[in-house]
Amino acid sequence: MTTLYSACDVSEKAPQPAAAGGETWADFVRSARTKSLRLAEHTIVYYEGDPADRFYEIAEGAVMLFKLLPDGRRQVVGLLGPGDVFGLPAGEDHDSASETLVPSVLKAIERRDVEASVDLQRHVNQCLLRQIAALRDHAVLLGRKSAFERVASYLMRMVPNRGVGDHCRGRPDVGVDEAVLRITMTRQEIADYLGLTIETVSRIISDMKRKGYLVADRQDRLRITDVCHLCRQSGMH
Amino acid sequence: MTTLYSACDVSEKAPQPAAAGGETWADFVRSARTKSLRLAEHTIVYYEGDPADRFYEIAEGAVMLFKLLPDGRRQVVGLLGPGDVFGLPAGEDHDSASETLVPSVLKAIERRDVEASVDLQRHVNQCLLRQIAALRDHAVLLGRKSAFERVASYLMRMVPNRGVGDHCRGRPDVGVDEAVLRITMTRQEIADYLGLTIETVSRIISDMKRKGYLVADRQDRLRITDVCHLCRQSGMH
DNA sequence: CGCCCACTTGAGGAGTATCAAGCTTCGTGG
DNA sequence: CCACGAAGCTTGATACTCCTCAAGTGGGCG
Repeated sequence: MTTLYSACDVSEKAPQPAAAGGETWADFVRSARTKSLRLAEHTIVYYEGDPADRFYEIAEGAVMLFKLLPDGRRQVVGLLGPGDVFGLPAGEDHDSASETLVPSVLKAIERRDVEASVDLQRHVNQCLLRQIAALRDHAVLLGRKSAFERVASYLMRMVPNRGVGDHCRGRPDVGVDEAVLRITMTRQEIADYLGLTIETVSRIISDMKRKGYLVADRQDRLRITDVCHLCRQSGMH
Repeated sequence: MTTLYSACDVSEKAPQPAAAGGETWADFVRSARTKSLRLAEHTIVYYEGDPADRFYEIAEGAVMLFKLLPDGRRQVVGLLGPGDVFGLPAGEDHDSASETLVPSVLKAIERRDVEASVDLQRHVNQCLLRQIAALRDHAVLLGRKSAFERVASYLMRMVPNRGVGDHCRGRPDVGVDEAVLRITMTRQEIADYLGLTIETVSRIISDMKRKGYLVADRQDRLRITDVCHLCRQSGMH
């Protein structure tokens, strides 16, 4: 486990007045009121229970949110990418821990800077709604899908340029429907995301290879030979 | 299945001007810009995929949110009570269905009425953050807890006057720690909430009775003989 | 080159699901 | 008032998925 803000690089700028009416989110995030953090991969941003004085937007990279049970069982409760916002608990303290999956750039944001503006609030609101939708989908996965369906769903989620649920639609008669994806998460992280064990994830991926659904071009590169076919086995269609 | 707005009773009031600055949520919800809906139990408020022109606050009662897989598997993704807000999807259409668990009174709210005011937005924001916290807890339950722990967690959640995670704390040396709770959900609903089958839920409740953790005073009334003890078996402590 | 870590594979078993009866409870109507 | 039926709940027997424990295997890096 890496510690808080190791390998971090805070860019300091001159302070500026508070939000003007109608300021866009993009302007706000680029303004001096947000600090940039450059973090190495597998860096903990905060732990569950830490006081939440500020929150974050991902500028580049990817972040994972997770919770631990007292006996050490872990559940990953969110996978976030550029544009996503995290670190806003309902109460005073963080309700989950967060860790970078790859080298990432985060924007640290003061809560009160956002609370003053309708436009900024609305943007945060929209981010929260997307996360709620993702969490509900994930509840279906964890509560009702088989191990095979979970892994298939996970792989679908990793396919670039496809929103969740967008697979197999909007791509009129492409003969060969291949996709190459880079797996940045370890087997343990995937397992903790899918509510499975590392062995089960490994076995199912091997099984998919044996069946010809997947080809491992390199260590961390998987090629899905028929995206549509795999998607149909994810339990969603 | 009851249909949309069966047994509903819309109270009409005179229209009123849009939100003034600094209007509180309580004022807003009581104002003429929200319509009251009185719904019987087990009434569907909306289905997944329905257009989301307005959202709701629960004034009285309880509502369950759920999603269905194409083959009929169901997962309950939210249990809501008075003060909770629902029916706000990230996109245009509802990402889950909603159904009353008991006779309920809902306030129907136009999205644009809230979007104009910082104070109202902030209130909705806070509601969303609470739901995100609940969804994350639920992901841990679904992904990492045993069937016994899930049922124990569920029963803890139903104990009146105790926030989630509040059990066993803040009640200094109460000798007998009993709690009586009314179970308004059917076994099927509980099972779909916990990601189990109806038989497993039934077996575990029977098991808890056999062990003396529970006593069924009446059909829909369960008495937990030792809340602390059961809580310790929910996987959270 | 060899160690270490992450991943893979195998054997066996625990925990839930499934299928199939029974059992309560409650509402209905004779 | 009680017989009847239906729906929801409980229980049992069995199957199967996934976990646990244990032993390999392979790639990256000093």
